[in-house]
Amino acid sequence: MTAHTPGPWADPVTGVCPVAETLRLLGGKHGPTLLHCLTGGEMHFLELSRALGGISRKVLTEQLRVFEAEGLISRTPKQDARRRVAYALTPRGQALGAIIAQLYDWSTQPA
Amino acid sequence: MTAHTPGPWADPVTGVCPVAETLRLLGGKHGPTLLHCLTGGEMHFLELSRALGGISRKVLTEQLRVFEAEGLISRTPKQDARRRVAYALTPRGQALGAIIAQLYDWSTQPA
DNA sequence: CTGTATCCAGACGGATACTG
DNA sequence: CAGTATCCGTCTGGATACAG
Repeated sequence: MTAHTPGPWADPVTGVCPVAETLRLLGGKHGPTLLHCLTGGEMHFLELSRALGGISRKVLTEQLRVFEAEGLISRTPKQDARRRVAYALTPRGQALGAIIAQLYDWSTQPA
Repeated sequence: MTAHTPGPWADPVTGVCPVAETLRLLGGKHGPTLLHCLTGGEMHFLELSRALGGISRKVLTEQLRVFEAEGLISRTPKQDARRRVAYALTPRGQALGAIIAQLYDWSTQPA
């Protein structure tokens, strides 16, 4: 065939590439790092804030809300004196995190 | 340990998360789709332009240049009458594309 | 066909101050 | 500790016209 056969990168209904959509789920500048952070286990708001370096609390909050709405993370307020809130990956979030982790290996391979 | 043990998401030297860096390599709005498109084989500029739907030639050109500089794709001008230019994934680009393809499977799994 | 050159609107994210 | 509310600069990407 002279004409190129397109791969499955466009949804027949929405016309949107699922891969691009998934990448969008990962969020903006800090989304991927945030998700990858939580791969190591649950973390509190301030821990995440510090781990992500120069992220503003506003953006962090927004991203957490989005991930929560997407079912990637869970939010559980601890009832201790410090009123901390723990964030952790859901099974679905972990599955995505596993794929993301492969990007780590890829990035360390020789060109 | 009460304190959370950070995962390998921050480079000890640059302080940058390699995963986030890799995700950045994928480019902006159309980068991932573009890469995924080329998974099916080499394509010409106009083919890509159409496959990506509403992408401007300016942005497409920019993204192609970036990918080329990153060693993810190759640019080979054909010397035919139509002066077309073929773009294809390099081995490194294909390796990345393989990982990206997993995102497709993930996105189709039940929540 | 394959770009390049401007211009511009909107999204994104940082800084800061304030609240429960 | 964990947010929320504003303000505002920057960066991205779209539209359009022009060029090799």
